[in-house]
Amino acid sequence: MATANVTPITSADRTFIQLRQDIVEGVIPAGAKLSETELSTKYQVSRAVIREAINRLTACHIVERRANVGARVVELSQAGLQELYEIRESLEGMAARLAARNMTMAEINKLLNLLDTHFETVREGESYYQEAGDYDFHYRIILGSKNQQLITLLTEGIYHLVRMYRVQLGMAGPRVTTAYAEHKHIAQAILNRDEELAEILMRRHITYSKNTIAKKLASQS
Amino acid sequence: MATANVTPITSADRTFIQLRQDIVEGVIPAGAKLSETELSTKYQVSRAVIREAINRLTACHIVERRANVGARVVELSQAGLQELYEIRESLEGMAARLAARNMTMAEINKLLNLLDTHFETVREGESYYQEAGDYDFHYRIILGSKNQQLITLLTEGIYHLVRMYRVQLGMAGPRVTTAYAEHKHIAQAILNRDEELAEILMRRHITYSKNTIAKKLASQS
DNA sequence: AAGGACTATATTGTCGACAATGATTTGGTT
DNA sequence: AACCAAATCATTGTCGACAATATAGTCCTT
Repeated sequence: MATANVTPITSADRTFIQLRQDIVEGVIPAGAKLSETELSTKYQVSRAVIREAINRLTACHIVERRANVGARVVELSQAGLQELYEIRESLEGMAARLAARNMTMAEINKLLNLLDTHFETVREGESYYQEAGDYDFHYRIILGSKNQQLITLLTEGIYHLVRMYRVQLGMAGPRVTTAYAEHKHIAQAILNRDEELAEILMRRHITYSKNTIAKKLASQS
Repeated sequence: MATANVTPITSADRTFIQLRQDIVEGVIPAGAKLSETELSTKYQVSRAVIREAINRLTACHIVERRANVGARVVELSQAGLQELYEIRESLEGMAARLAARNMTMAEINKLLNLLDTHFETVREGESYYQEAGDYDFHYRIILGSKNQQLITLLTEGIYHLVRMYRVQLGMAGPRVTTAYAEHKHIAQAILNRDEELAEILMRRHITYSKNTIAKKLASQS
């Protein structure tokens, strides 16, 4: 059972992941046209593979396709950010509620440990917390919901778009310590199995976070 | 400008829609294997087109695919229904909130008219209300949210799965008049621009509706 | 007879070529 | 010179063939 459950990775899978990363990280800029032939030479795969990758990216709203015309990377806009975060607020709020119901004590303890680790990191002035740390926290709560559809929707769909906004707008700012406090409160609510409060706090937390990014975006445009 | 904005329909689009319908309506039963070659002869298109259609169905969780093995129609289960309705509660709750904020007075009036029409239909004992009427109401509120991403997520993704459960479990039951009353209250909250209440009422409404289907499913299995 | 390895078969994954559609450029007309 | 039409070009959509992988069936070994 050494090689158990290694889900096979097809060429289309790799290309999809690579292409998604290149878009999210801004290597391929927002609004750019995605030429199938061009990409097929660039990534050294056939057009069919590129097409499948593009179709998958279309499904999670990272690119937009028009029949017989082609696909473009989505533009980042104030309106788009607003829409995205309304959905995120809704779904992650529900995730927090379900996490308060379904997470095991072991999982909750690991979540609390994670926050302690982050706290140390924040004290030492590292910026680690910003990117990966925040993601870790939210990721665990999403998984803790135990709702497979919700998990897929968020981790495969929404989150890459969220990351695209954060990366390309160069997230930084004074929200580190306040965000930490919010995380702590949410974790506490989950520990208390208070579904109602967990959802409310998560929704607020995401709203605050949206406002920060929105300001950033406004100042740049 | 006679033929303005007629978005071209490709063969893949048609096949996708047809295949989705056949699955939702139960022509292709839940759990069935989707052989690409078989479907390509059945629908008279090439395998590439079938593949694209299947991939799109995978994106909205109507079929599940495993690399190098194939695609199957999802199974309908108590757990799956639970998960689906948790998401629906979350997203449609948000849709109702946004609808209370963003719907125009004209749209709200049309919504109220729709309910009156439905009321007449219900009084006359027709069962029209069950399927199409309920859909109409929810559909208008979703559109009223004015959140394009949310609209796509619900109308292209979630709703076909919801319909699949409803159709294949043969929805009927005594919920007609109570559902009508709930719809009326939601519409009233939207008219009052009461976002908070609109969301709460919509979430309750969907929870009730879930319980009805869950009972049905339990009694059949 | 049971278990495992190997082979055969069927299905999916990938590819290059052709067809159809949309964009561009060129030429003509007013 | 400006505008419209037709032909050219590039790009996407579709197809059939080939390669790679998983399944199932067979044969051999213990």
